[in-house]
Amino acid sequence: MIKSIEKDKIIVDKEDFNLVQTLECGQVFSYFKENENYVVQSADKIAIIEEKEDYYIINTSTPNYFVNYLDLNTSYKEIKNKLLKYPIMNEPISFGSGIRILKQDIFETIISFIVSANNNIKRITKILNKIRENFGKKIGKYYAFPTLEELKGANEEYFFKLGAGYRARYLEKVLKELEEFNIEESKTLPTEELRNKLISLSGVGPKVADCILLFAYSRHDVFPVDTWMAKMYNDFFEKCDNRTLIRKKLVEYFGELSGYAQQYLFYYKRSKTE
DNA sequence: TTCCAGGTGCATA
DNA sequence: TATGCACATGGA
Repeated sequence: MIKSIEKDKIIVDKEDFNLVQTLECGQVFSYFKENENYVVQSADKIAIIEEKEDYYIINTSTPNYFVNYLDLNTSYKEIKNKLLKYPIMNEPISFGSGIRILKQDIFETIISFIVSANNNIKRITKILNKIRENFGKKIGKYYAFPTLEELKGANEEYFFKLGAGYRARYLEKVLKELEEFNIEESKTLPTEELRNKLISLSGVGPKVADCILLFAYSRHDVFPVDTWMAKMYNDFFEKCDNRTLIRKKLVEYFGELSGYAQQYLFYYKRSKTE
């Protein structure tokens, strides 16, 4: 997997890792293509990733951060092998065989997935980029995602003007709520308790909470059910329009592998219907 | 024009 | 507990 780590770059081969799949499987909005490279941002960290024939060069001043962010020390071969015991996973795993679940910044992920609710990925990215450009500190020619402290000056009117729509009200409220949240301490909570704590935040319901748990807290015993996954459940399992029930059944079915299963399925389902 | 997008919050029964 | 509806916006 990792071929070498230096102070300004990581070389990683393509075994069980495809950058485009990992970025475009819907778990993250903070990346863009620049010339032939991908610029990947997380909080105030930046990596510029070059693709070569058999490997990637991850250029960054914080290599350890991105080893963790890209989950490069986890064996996805093992995860995929376990998932292949489920008949439904066969095609999705071969289709998205290079997906890895990122370990994203918690604050950035909370804000991002509040914006994501009932929204499309293009517009979500646009809104988040404006937040970056207006409140994040400048790093070279790029912008960091603002911290809670830096974003505190933003109110409902500001979020509304940049196109967040009715989510503007949630965003203003959640910034205040997060002052009492204690992100560091939250990392130690068991999944169900943490999930309830997240759901208590403005603009965070069951689905957004599951996304935050999976993409920022690395909790894999959750299964975010959005419109796509609800469709999938109705196509492959049984007819059901109760998302709470769908989630419950899928978590029972996939157990500790739920989060991984969900991501392969989401990428497959969404790509196949485009 | 209508439908839909990685849904949530709130009122009502 | 569960059902139904309003909510901004832009692309198909």
